[in-house]
Amino acid sequence: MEPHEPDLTAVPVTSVLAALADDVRLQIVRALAEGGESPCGSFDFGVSKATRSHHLKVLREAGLTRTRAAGTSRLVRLRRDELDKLYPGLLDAVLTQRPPA
Amino acid sequence: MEPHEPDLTAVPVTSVLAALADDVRLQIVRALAEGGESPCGSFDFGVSKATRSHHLKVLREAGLTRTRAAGTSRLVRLRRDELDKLYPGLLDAVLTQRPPA
DNA sequence: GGCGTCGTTCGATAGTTGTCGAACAACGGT
DNA sequence: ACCGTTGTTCGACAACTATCGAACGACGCC
Repeated sequence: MEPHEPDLTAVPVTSVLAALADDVRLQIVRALAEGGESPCGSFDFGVSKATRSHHLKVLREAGLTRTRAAGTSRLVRLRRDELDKLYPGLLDAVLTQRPPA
Repeated sequence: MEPHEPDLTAVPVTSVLAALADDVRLQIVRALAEGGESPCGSFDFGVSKATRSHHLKVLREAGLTRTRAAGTSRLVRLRRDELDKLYPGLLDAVLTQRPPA
């Protein structure tokens, strides 16, 4: 099965933004930025595993993450270097948790 | 009628990102960044005026633009200062036109 | 006052997306 | 070989969104 991890330059900006424009996915990205490479199962944000898998797929296909198999789990990591290079400031602007109100 | 121009800090990041995650709206934002305050009618990107009005509303309600009446037209402008302050790097990262391929 | 321009709003529609449970697949341990 | 764990995939369904034409409203001008 192809991992579908596209070249970031081939992904339209709108797709990158759309991938980030979801609360669950943004939490995943934040967790990845803080905790580094993590297994899929570590992202427990109140959605079913089917939904979580869906969101991880969106992130992967938008070029935001890479996934590799590791035994029984799959490790996900942020493609931070590439993102910072192609869209300097994007992640920083989005990652900093805003005050709730 | 209230113009619905929210305080940027009250708009969830996901809404800001969602507003930018559309090709037509991104073109509008780019045009605004380049040309400054412009009338609605100047954004002719192959959609009907109804659709254009819809996109401008999305941008306005996401806190990205401000609109003011001026005679028979309405002038739209980017809230760049506020955006750059709250999300430094966001606009810059998104505004720079990528090479098509 | 009447007309044309500019823009918004309404209702409809087609497409996309987030969500779930259930079924399936892969792997490690016992 | 069997299980339990971990993820993915498959419908299905509800909610949202982009799009349009048509109707409407506001303004300036003749």
